[in-house]
Amino acid sequence: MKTIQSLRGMNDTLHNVADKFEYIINTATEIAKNYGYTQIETPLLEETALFKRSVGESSDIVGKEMYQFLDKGGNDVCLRPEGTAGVVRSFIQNKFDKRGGNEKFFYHGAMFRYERPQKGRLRLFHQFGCESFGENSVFEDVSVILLIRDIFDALEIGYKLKINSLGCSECMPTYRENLVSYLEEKREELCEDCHRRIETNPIRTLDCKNEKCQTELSDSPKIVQNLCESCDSDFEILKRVLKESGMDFEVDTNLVRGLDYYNKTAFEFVSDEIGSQSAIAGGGRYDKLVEFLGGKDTPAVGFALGIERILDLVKVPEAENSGYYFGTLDSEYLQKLYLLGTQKRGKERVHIELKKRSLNKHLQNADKMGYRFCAILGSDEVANSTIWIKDLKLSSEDTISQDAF
RNA sequence: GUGAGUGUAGCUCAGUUGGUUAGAGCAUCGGGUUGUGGUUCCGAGGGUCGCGGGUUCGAAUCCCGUCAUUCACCCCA
Repeated sequence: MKTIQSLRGMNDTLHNVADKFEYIINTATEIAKNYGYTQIETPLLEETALFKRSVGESSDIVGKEMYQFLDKGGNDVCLRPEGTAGVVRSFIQNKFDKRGGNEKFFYHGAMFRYERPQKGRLRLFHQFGCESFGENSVFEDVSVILLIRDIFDALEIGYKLKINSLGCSECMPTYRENLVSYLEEKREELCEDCHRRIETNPIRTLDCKNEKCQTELSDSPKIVQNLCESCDSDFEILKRVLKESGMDFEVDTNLVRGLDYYNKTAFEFVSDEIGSQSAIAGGGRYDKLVEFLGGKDTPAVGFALGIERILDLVKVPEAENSGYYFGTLDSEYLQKLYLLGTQKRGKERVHIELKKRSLNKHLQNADKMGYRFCAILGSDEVANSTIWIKDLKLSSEDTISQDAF
C-alpha cells in the first residue's frame, strides 16, 4: 500500500526540533511579557477580505500564495498568511480602538503560504510576533527593535539590523511618483522583473539582484532623502536612540516591507548563515491599518520573527539525565516493580521498562534514554523487600527498603 | 510559476566502461557463563536500488516519463 505523507512544504515537528520550538517560544514569550505585552490568539482561518484589504492586493501573498477556498456555507475564507491582520481585526472587533487604544499583544502560531519550498521557506511555518497599538512615538519603534534584540541575544543568535523609513501618506506618494517616472526613463535598460515591479512595487526595483539593474539605478532617488519634516525627524530620532541604546544598525534605503500596510519605520533583522532567505525578523510601523480596516484611527508598530528560520541558529542547552528508570531481571517481579514505579510518577520523570532484561542492558538502556537513576528489582531485592538504585551520574549505588522508597 | 541538482538499508553514503548473490559505517536487536552503563568483541535482522515504461542476452548503472525532495529565481518571516 502506498503510504500517505505530509503535504509539500508542511513538516512534522518532533524530538529535538520540538524542544527548540518550545525553547524559542518560551524565551520570546518571557521577554515580550517583560515589555508589557499580553498574549493574543486569533483564528487560523479568516475571511479572505481581511487579508486582501490589509496585506494588499498587489502583494504576491494575496495574489497567488493564499490557501483560499469557499467553506460549506459559501464563505470566502483563507488560512492566514501572516499574523498582523488577524490581530488588528480582533483589536477592532473588541473595540479596543474606542477604549483608549493602548494595547500590546504578542502571539505565535502557524502561518500558511502556497509557495515553492526552499531553505527557510515552507508552506506551513511559524511566527512569533508582537503588535503595539496606540503609541505614535518613534520611541516605541525603538522599543520593538530592542525587544527583538533581547530575544535574539537570549537565544544567542547573531544578526544584523537594517532600517529604513518608508515615509507616510504625505511624502510617500510623491516620492513614489518621482521614482516611477525615473524608472520609466530607464525602462529599456532594466530586466523583465523590474518592468513588472514598476507597476506593482517600484521600490523593489532598487534591490534587484540583476547587476545591470543595480548599476543603472545607482543614482535613483532615495526615500530617506525625500521624507517630509515629521518623518525625517522621526527617522533621525530613531537612529540616534538606537545608537545610544547600543544597537548597531545599517540604513538600507532599499529596504521595503512585503506588505502594503507599513509606513515610516521599517526594519529587518538578517542573518548571513541561513541561505538566501536571510530575514529572520521583520516589522515596522503601520499607522493607517486600523483605520483602513474600519476602526478608529490608531497608530501601531509591530514585528514578526520566523521560527523555522532561526531553528538552525539556536542551540538548546542540553538536558542532563534526570528521573528514574525502573527495570526488573525477572518478569515474575514485574508487578511489584510496576507498583513502585507508579508511586514515583507525578513526582519525577519515570520510565518503567516492562521487558525483563539483564542488569547490563538495563543500565545501558537507562543511560541511553536519559535517566539519572536506574532502579532494579532482582531476586535479592525481592527476597529482602529492597530496591537497588544506581545513580548513573555519580556512579554511586544504594540498596534501600521498598517501604522507605 | 521558472531553472538546476538529488532519489540505493532507520541515517550518511560506496557501487568500476551496463555483468551474475547490491555493500560499508553508524543506528537497532541478540550474545560475551541468572547482577554493574557510556568502551570493546562476536553475531543477527533490515533493500520493490522512488515509481512506470523503454534500450539490451543482461539495468542501481543508459534513455524517456512521472512523483518526491533540495537549492536558487520570483516573493517573503
